[in-house]
Amino acid sequence: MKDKVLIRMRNWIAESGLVKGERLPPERALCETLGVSRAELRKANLVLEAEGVLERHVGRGTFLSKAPRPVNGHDAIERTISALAESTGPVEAMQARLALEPELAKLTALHGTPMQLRKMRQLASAMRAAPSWGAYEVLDSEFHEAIAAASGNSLLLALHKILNGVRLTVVWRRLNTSDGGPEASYHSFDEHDAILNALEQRDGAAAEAAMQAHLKSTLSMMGAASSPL
Amino acid sequence: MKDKVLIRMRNWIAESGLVKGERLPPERALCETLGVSRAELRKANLVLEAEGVLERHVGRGTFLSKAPRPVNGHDAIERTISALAESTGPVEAMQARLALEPELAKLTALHGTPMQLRKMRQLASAMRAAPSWGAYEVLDSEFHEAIAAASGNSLLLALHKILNGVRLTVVWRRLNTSDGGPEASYHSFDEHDAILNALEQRDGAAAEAAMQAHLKSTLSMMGAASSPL
DNA sequence: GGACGTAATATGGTCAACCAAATCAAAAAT
DNA sequence: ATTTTTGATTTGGTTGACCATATTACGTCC
Repeated sequence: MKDKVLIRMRNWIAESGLVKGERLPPERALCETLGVSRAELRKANLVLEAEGVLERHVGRGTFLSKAPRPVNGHDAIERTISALAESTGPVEAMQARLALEPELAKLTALHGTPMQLRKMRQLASAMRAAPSWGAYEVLDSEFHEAIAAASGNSLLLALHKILNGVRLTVVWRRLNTSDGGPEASYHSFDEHDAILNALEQRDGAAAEAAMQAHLKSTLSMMGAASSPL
Repeated sequence: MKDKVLIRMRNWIAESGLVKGERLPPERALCETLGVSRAELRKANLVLEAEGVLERHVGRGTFLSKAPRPVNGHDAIERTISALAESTGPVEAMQARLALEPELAKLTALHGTPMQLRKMRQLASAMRAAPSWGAYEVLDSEFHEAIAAASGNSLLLALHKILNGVRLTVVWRRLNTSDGGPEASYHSFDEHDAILNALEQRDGAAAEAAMQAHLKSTLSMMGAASSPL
């Protein structure tokens, strides 16, 4: 893809240890290092030059012109969430959760610490007493994120944060947060408990199945058809 | 000098009266209007595209962007990749793939179009002939992204792009790209074929299993212990 | 040994030819 | 008469060859 080289060039710069004013390797060398054609590298560098990141001089070389902007991971993730929420509907978000969260639950059954499991229990309890749907959704979001956090994989946690953020954004759009919260018989309560029971039993398959059942139940409550198998 | 074409292109756009989403004249016509070479015009348009001002599509033309959001999202994803790659090791990236990519393969068996499957076949073939590990990794990345793209869920595709971007970044750190490429007996080749066979048979469970086997195989090649079940 | 001039080499820049994707028009099939 | 297929054309994308600028190496002179 055409943006791939640009991404890789950004990363190369970030990891190069070069300081402002220092000279990059020649294009002909760097394009081999990156495994791209020189023309593709030049395109990426053209964009970076336009952004003020690089300065390029014929016969002299390419130089880092300014300190690269520090990459703030939290900001980047927030922006990513905002952008994705613009092109994601509630059902699609739900289906994406169905792909990822059972896998997370499976890993959490293996990797979750007692402290992390206790926190999930507290969140599940708090959800039963949620005074509004708004409060419920926040707690639910935290519950699911706590599961992801206990998966033992920071990259999966980050991916889940994005997924969770998109989902929460999409949900907030149509939620009347001043409504009274869920009834005591709300289906998710028992489903959360089933997930937690499996996690506490360290039963990965049961945790995965419980999470699947929970998300499918929620998906069907949304009036969405099940996947046409 | 080199910024003159960019400035002239900006002015041309401002004075064109074109509305968001409208199509610009073809490059070959517009470069004559501006009195510059097509290559020079293309450089200017590359920068404007990176800024989100223009959208360029092969065979269709160049358009004034409807909204800057897509590039904002793209930029945010790039930054997210950069940030996450700083805190992710190769094994962790691999394990995250193991959580997500079999699920994607399962969905792709259901949703993938014949054209998308053909593209994967082409990529798998190209990988067998990769002249270097660097080229192989790029093709492999594209292969796995093609699978994610065929899953039918744009949010999962975005998550996979992040995962794939992190993975590629992490891999590049330790890859000697000038090495000769993989041998004909490299294990991933047959594993890719097994995945594709399952996808073409529309067998979701087989696709999921084949992807799991492929990723586990790669993970074990990395010298990592399997998950301690 | 140092200064100067020239040639060779290195580095980024440009371009015409060709490639890849999409659209349109004409021919063939139903 | 309508639909589908095929070929031609249009449009943006890529690449190797060559160009323009800067640096380095070498030879000559003092």
